[in-house]
Amino acid sequence: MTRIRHQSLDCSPGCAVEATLQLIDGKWKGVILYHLLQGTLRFNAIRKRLPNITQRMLTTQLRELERDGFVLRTVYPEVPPKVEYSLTPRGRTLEPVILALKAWGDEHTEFRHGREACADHDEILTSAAKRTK
Amino acid sequence: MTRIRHQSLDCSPGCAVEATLQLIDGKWKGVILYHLLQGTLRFNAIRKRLPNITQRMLTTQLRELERDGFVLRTVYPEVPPKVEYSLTPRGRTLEPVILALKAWGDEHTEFRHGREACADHDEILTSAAKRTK
DNA sequence: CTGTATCCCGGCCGATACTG
DNA sequence: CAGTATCGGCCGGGATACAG
Repeated sequence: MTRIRHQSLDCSPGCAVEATLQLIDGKWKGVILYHLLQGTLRFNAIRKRLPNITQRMLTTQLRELERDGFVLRTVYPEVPPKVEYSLTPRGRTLEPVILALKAWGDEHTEFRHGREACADHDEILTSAAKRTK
Repeated sequence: MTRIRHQSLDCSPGCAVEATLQLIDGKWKGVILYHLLQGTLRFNAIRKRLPNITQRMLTTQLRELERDGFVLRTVYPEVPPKVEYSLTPRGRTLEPVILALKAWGDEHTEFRHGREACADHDEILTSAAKRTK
């Protein structure tokens, strides 16, 4: 681990932009935050929404988000284990950023056919046996 | 080159977020776009504003931004060469996104001392001869 | 269910040198 | 001035297996 990488920011007025980007990089954080924006989710609930993420990656990203103070991790001491993830107040401050990203994506990306393909992604993935792709 | 990488998006409602992030990743694109928001800039002018970027990286990133239709590259056939970069109309549509990033960074990041250190970065860099750094 | 531990590959990205 | 070419390290992140 050690997660070093937030170093070497340039320092122009643009550094704020860069700094923000560093916090939501990692290929998955943005999407995770987006889903968390809509409410508390359990580990596997997030996985369902991120068909292509691996366990390892999800754990890693969530740990970083937690470390950065964006996400609250709540462990219920019971078996089977139950862990819930939710946004902290600080995490919620990212809402405008995430929504801006979402809005732009909705407006300007064209995977028209992807639309309906998305609909049943959880069914597809529920049984990972298929691997039709 | 070949710049493949925009594949394997997940496909949930969050895919729009992910798709957008893919376009401004690369560690530098966000900042480049930010500076370009403020007007047309020449190659070295951008470099001045990105103290830590290398020639190679700047070229690469600009090429990708151009390929994605965000940036217009104008070459003036004269010697010494002069190349200007500016945002396309499509590039300008990213303004809300970039500004959201900037706003959050200004609000929530703490490199207090960086403030004034940033102030005169252009003077420092104007004459690259100094190399005071 | 929710992780952690290993292995390891691909490619991002930096350093450096050369060109029109 | 504005690039291109080449080499290489490092680490992001995927696959897989194991654990509480």
